[in-house]
Amino acid sequence: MNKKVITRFAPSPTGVLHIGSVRTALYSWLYARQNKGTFILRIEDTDKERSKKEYEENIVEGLTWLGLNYDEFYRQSERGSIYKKHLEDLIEKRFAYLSKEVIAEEGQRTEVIRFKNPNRVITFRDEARGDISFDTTELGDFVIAKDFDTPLYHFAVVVDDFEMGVTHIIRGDDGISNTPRQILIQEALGAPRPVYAHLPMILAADKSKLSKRHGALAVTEYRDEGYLPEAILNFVALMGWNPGNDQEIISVNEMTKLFMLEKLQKAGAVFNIDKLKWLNKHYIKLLSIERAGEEVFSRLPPDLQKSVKENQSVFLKMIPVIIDRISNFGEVKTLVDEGEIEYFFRDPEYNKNELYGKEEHNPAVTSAYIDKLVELIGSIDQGNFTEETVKAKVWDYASEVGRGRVLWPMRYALSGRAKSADPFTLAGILGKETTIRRLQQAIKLLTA
RNA sequence: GGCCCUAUCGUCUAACGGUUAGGACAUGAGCUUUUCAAGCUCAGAAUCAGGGUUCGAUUCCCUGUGGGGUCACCA
Repeated sequence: MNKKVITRFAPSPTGVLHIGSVRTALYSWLYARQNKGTFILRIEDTDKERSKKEYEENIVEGLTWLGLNYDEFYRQSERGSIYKKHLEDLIEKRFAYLSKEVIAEEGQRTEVIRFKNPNRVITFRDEARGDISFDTTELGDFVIAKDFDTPLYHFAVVVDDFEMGVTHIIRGDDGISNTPRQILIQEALGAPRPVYAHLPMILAADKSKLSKRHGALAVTEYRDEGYLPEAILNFVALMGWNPGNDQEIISVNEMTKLFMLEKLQKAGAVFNIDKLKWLNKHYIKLLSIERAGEEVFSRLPPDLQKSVKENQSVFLKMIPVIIDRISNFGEVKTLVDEGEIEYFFRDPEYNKNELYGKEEHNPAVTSAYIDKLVELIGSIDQGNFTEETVKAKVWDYASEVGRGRVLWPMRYALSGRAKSADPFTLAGILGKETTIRRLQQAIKLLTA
């Protein structure tokens, strides 16, 4: 009973690796890793027309990026002789036969290989749902191969799971109704019955099956949009499974320890992008400044990349401000478009009316405030110029005169924007020289 | 349509007959050192319907309804 656990993820390369497949792969992977077993990636490309090399590459790329490493790799298209052998064997033993066909549609073959259906009721246990029974009579003598070199899905799957020693089949619940016929083939082959666990579907917002039209992106697209693998994995893990408590943030290591087939959800789950974003933000905050900086940098237009290279220290200091404003790195582009990054590197153009703040509207008064700020801030040592020291210098004065009257002009003078980070943070990022220069520019505008 | 699976806040879910039905995302309100963001606090929000079984049903059974899947010489 201590048989080594072997699981597999068996996608057909007729589409990209999307969120739903990722979850199936993750659960199979977790179960194998948890039991020190083997995880197999098997490309089911028996349909030569629809299978595409680029999809296979996308699947491998996605799994690799997520860190779902596999121990063995197979392509069904390379296993023809194995299927052929079993096909011949089945016919020999009268479990299958060559069938002369009546041509009903064009393109049909005159002869195919059919499975001799014993017409039994098949009952199997699903680890997530309990016992499920089917009467296979309605299946008839189904086709298992077009010819000896062209096996069909159901047959190839069963042969492969048998040959590869797969012990646990974890797959989408669209596989439930396929299971009885596969069990029939299995029994004819003399193969042991693996443990089955069927996962509920992942649905689009309107509860329809997640499809390309309904926002089912490839994981590689999520990667390109600036999502982190740990966020994707955390997110999909919790759609259809939970660790048995209120934990929302869960690492792959923890999942590996806690994963249980018995705790699988039975009903479909709607894909909730907001929660993914929330998780991704959480994981972004955990990144080092350097690492986050690389992600941000790669999404900057060339002119800003140039500015960053010329002023690396401003860039690193501004990263936390950026992180507060995004939930994935792709949103850096929006920040750029809205001008929320440029002002860190280039002195802004001011709108004189915006400079006053809400309560004041007198150029002489506001410029006097800023004069005072220049004096206070100017007295800070260059080497001691930080967000905290600027705040310490300015705070009492601002409180005395009215924070809105002083802090708004200060912030606007530094950013040139109605919305931005707070003035102390800005000063700390920009440094003494730039801070003073911008304040003086604002005074110049007011007194002109 | 036949067969199979399924049903707790808007969404993801917890509660293996006894809870004020819990948490998270989202939403709303408030707080915080001006604005924006972030953060913190609080609030509203659910057991599909009808029958049983039981002292007691979200939980077990039946029926209905909704949703999904599957019925290929696709996978």
